Amino acid sequence: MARRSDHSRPELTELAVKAGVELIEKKGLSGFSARAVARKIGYTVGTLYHVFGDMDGFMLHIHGQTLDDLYAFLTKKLERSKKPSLDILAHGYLDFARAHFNRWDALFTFRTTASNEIPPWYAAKLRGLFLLTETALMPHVGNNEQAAQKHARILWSGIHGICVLSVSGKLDIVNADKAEKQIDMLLETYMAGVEKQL
Amino acid sequence: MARRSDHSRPELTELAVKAGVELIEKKGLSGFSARAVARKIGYTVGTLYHVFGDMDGFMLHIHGQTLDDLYAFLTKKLERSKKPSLDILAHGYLDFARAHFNRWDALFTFRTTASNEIPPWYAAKLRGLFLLTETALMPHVGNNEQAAQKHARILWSGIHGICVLSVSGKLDIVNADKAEKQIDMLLETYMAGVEKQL
DNA sequence: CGGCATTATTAAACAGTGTTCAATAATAAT
DNA sequence: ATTATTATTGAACACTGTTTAATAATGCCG
Repeated sequence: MARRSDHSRPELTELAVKAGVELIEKKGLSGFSARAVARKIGYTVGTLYHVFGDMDGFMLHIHGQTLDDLYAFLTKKLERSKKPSLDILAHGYLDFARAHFNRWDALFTFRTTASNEIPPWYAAKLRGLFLLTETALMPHVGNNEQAAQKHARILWSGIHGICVLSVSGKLDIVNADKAEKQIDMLLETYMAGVEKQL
Repeated sequence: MARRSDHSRPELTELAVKAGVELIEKKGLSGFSARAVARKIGYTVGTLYHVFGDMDGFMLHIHGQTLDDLYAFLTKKLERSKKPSLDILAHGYLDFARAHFNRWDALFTFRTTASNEIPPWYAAKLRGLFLLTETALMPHVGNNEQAAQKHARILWSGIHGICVLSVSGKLDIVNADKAEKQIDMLLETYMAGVEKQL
């Protein structure tokens, strides 16, 4: 029996999340299971349930890690580039989706059950990501915060949609442009429309 | 034992697909399983495997039905309205996603395994749906077919993205506009950009 | 029509899943 | 040192997709 003082609860949480992330990253969602994680960290499923409640709660923590990684990935790109922020963000999102496809994909395959609401700490991570786009949009909408929010949401929806359809490769029926070009076109065209409406 | 002549193979296929659709529609993907369908139609799982190969093959047929229903839904709306086709299609897509959420959701939760490629009959259904948008776009791009294809794809990505984020309700963090308004804004802004670029 | 080959259907089994729970080991509190 | 609390376990439950040998039902052919 693992001595309970082998890992503090935060340590155990981190250990499990890390193991889960590795499993998903390497084998996709199908390679991820309570028992697989337990085996990997030398504990039993019961311990995971003790820490996370259920697998949905566990997943939420893994997704939290993914959101953190995405945020770090995007902000780093923003810092190191002189190009317009919107382009960086949009293409960065695509890059991340490609580089961590299984994990990114899991983010949207996941469904919160009615009983398991989204916790505030998770909502905050999402808000932070949205803020990046809103901030990048501000100069294009005369620093109108409300307008920035609206357009950020729509633009991100579009970028996300392009990524879904192209990265999954499943709906690539039409002989379509590469995702990069589609993103450029979306940004160009949409922002041209925004400018025109000012 | 069910007499093999109770249903011809096409009949059996239709029976199973119908049962599967009902299960997903009512209880979501979690209520859908080989055994649940088998029980519903009075056969055994073995028969389902005999007909569909595996559950992915089965799913594909269910999704085929969903695409057919979506197509019928959209074309009917197009016929009965005098409003611009793009608006009808975009809002129709949202309406369908809402009315058949579980089924629509399953469409994208589903992942084709590497071995199980998308069959031509399925690709054709997708192509048909895309064509609706392309046709609607034609008059806005000077009847340039290539341009219509590009913009159709991007626009549908955007519409789809908005539906995903709003219908699932999971990422509704920001106090956002209703999906309808977002769709209108996307269409207005993007098409304004298209016009400007002509 | 009878017998043979084919095909459809079944039941049972396998390995895996999420989840629960009593028992027990390890710690904290008194 | 004894008691109360908490962490961990292992076994169980009811599921899941999938495979397979046996069998029932049919089509074919002489």
